Amino acid sequence: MKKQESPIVYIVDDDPSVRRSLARLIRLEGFRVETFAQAQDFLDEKERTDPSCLVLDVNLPGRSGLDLQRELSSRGYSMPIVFITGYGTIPMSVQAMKDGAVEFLEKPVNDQVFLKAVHQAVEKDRQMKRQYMELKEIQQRLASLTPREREVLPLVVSGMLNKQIAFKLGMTEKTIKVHRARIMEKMEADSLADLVRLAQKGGIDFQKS
Amino acid sequence: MKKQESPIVYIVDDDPSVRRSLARLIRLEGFRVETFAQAQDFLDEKERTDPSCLVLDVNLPGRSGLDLQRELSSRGYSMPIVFITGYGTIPMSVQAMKDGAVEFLEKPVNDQVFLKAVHQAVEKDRQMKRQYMELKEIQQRLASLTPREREVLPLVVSGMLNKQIAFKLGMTEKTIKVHRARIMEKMEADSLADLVRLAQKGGIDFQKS
DNA sequence: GATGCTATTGGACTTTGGTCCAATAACCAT
DNA sequence: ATGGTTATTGGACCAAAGTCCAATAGCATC
Repeated sequence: MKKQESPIVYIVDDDPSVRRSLARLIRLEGFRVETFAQAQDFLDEKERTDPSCLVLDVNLPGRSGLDLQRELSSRGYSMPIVFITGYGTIPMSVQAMKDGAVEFLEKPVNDQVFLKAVHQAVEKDRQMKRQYMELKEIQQRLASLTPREREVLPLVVSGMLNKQIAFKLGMTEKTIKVHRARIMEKMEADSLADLVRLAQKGGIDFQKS
Repeated sequence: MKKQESPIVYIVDDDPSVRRSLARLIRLEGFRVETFAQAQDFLDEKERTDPSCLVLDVNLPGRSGLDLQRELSSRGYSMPIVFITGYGTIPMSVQAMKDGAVEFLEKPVNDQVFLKAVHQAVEKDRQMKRQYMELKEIQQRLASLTPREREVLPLVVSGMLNKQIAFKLGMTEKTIKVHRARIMEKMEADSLADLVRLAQKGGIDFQKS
């Protein structure tokens, strides 16, 4: 395990004075800060494993804040966003919130309201990263299954008996037992109940015949 | 089963001409409509089992639209809401969206955009009602369990063996078997996998010792 | 006090699932 | 061709779970 670092807040705003004042405010909260003048600069960075969030100006030169939001989510790379804007409209704010923004604030922002939103966004990111890690772990285990095992798994978690599964697949009950044991081992499930939950989180279908 | 009726759209707006024109628009879409001049009138109605949604003016005399939204959700009675407003602000729209509004539109509303939002809201209500019905059904089954059975259930779905459960509760394995059989019967689960899913949907805890 | 529900346990027996050891065959890659 | 993975099956055996039938005891309600 990596040592627990303080969360990092990314600020994208074309106004240097805004960047400076927000950065100062955030640093006082004990967070790390990185600032960018344009959306593209932010996108060029890689590797963001620490808990983090994005403070984003809606009106940016070139790629707008809303564009960046969509770009990020289309990359399956969603980071909680706190929008700030000088000249926002209701449709803008509605669109931002629909796309999952944590908050949408008008300049000048109230410090307390802003910091509360940042804290909330960071917390949300923590949750999402935790979820994501768990999902990745489960999918990794699923990937270690052989084709046959992947075929048997959904039938097992659907509640079918070994005998029934064997019949459905035209095999012996004995064979199913072996597959089943391997599945339990590879998925690191220590009970059927466990396996059902793991399969569910991993997105395994299990409609009964 | 009740005959499938067309969805019903509730409109709350203090402007009679707005009520009339929106109502006409919605009726042409094949929905039923009920209009109200104030939030309180809407709240006084009961029994809303059909798929439905709420079209709500933010600026109402007396209880505002946002108040009504909060009031509804605090009653655990959430109906998808499409907000419309003549004099809205960004904070208003953000608050509404945070509280789960489907859409927040400024007057005069574009007919197509409005109708799309209404359709979406009705669809969301359908989903939620379906979910809710399923949950109610499961909770009803859970309610039919005796205290002992309710105690045994979480242990069963945690993956513990009858033997282990018996030891933990200071009973015989035999007794657990009986409870377990009754649980399966009352929950209408036809396999352990099924029971695990039912318990999960019903919100049963199952941390392992 | 009789009835009904809940909780508990026993015995006998069957079915199902899991374990250990072992074997065969197909296929792929070095 | 030899070794590794995958898929398949067998036998023996044990452990766990489910299924009958049956019994006792507490507790509340009528």
